[in-house]
Amino acid sequence: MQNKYLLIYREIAEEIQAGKYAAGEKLPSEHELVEMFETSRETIRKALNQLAQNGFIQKIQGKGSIVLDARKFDFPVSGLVSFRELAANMGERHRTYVEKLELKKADKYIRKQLEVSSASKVWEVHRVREIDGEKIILDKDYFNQSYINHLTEEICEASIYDYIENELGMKISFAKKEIIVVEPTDEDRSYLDLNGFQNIVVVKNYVYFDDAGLFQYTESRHRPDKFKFVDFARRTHL
Amino acid sequence: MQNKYLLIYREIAEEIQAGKYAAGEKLPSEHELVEMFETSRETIRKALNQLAQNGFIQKIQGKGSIVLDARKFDFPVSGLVSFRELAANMGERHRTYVEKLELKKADKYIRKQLEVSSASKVWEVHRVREIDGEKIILDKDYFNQSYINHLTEEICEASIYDYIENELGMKISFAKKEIIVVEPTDEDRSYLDLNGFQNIVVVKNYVYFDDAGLFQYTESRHRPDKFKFVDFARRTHL
DNA sequence: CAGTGGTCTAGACCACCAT
DNA sequence: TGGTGGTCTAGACCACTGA
Repeated sequence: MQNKYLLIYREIAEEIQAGKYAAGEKLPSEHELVEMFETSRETIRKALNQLAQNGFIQKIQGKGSIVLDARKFDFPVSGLVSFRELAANMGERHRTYVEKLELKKADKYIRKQLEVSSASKVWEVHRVREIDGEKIILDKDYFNQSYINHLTEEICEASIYDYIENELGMKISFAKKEIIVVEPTDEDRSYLDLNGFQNIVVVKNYVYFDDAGLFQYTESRHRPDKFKFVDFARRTHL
Repeated sequence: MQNKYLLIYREIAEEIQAGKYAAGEKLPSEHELVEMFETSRETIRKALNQLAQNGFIQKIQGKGSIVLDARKFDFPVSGLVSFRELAANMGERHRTYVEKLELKKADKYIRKQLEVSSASKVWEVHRVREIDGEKIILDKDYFNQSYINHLTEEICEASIYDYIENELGMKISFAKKEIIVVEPTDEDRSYLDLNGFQNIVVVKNYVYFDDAGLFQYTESRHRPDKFKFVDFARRTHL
């Protein structure tokens, strides 16, 4: 019903999270896992590499696979999940206000960001995120219409990513992120409860599909005191 | 002299950067590459997966491997490279001042960050980074002495990472990064040219070795107008 | 349909670590 | 030295794409 190596990955990942292996302990050797799962060694290695990639274990040649402290790295895998989804996980004290939802011709700046011609249309969505009664994030999303044909206020209030991946069945492949700090614009001041803060943290996000097409450009504008970005990077020795 | 798949990776990566394959074009198929490099398909696939991981190509089942626009992603691979090294690449207009270099017992906060006992000693290094005549970054590094025994002002002025990886021969394996925005401390004000800025961007960095040991904790404190963070994340569909 | 990439196998040899 | 993970091979079958 599924890929064997992903099943093995998930099984071991769950066991680690359930505490079956303590941090610092070693997993069974690859040879032992081959026998336990009745599969080939390359398949076991694929599963273990995924576990290492996602911070569950550290493989050391000649020693074994050491289990890491998963709690230390308990954040969305790979840093690709947006702050919108992070905020949504902060309990029930959050709300989303859709301030704008238009299908229109893109201006020059957005055309450049999305790499589209002046003839094509884009969806422009502005959403304000409120947490604990304070409006602290302004999300400005721009979607290439050739990918997203239909969009409603209901979809925007929930998760647009859910809609794209589950309803439309398209897979997000990779994203480029850029974080800078700027002075608030009049737009920021009017939408957000800035409480006198002099700076805004801007997260620019370029999201690509599996077919290598750029379909979304997002600017997430955060009040600085509520901003936090966490990243977990594995070094590949080339 | 080296791993075959890394040699193939480097060769293709160089060809892409040299413009032999234009963005949007397809690489030769895996079968063709097997013949070109006289190797097995799994080895070719390892090389191609590295290329995809680092943003050079996008593999699409049934179609082929599409070459991406490398210029769009021309930043340090994996986001693990520190801002110190970034600054060092910004031309010749930068200087580093070592303001502090001590081997001492860690205080409570640092003991917690580095996960060391109260008996062990840590290196504390403060460095101010000047670019275009302005002091804009304060780097506070803490090294676990059990990993780094010796440290001099000369090493700190150059790159500590170079020293660790090339002189000591230890390999950095993975890092956890955290970015937040805070108000400047008196220390920030005294070291940096803040020009009235009300906020400081703090990048906390936890760096681990191949043996899964945490050896360094760093706080990089940036003046907000000169701060920029770029990240490239690939989604793994699990 | 032929061609592409994705998964899986069984086995080999090597590099590294502990004893 | 025996056990570990790292690389490499040759071949098989599957899933997806496009003509």
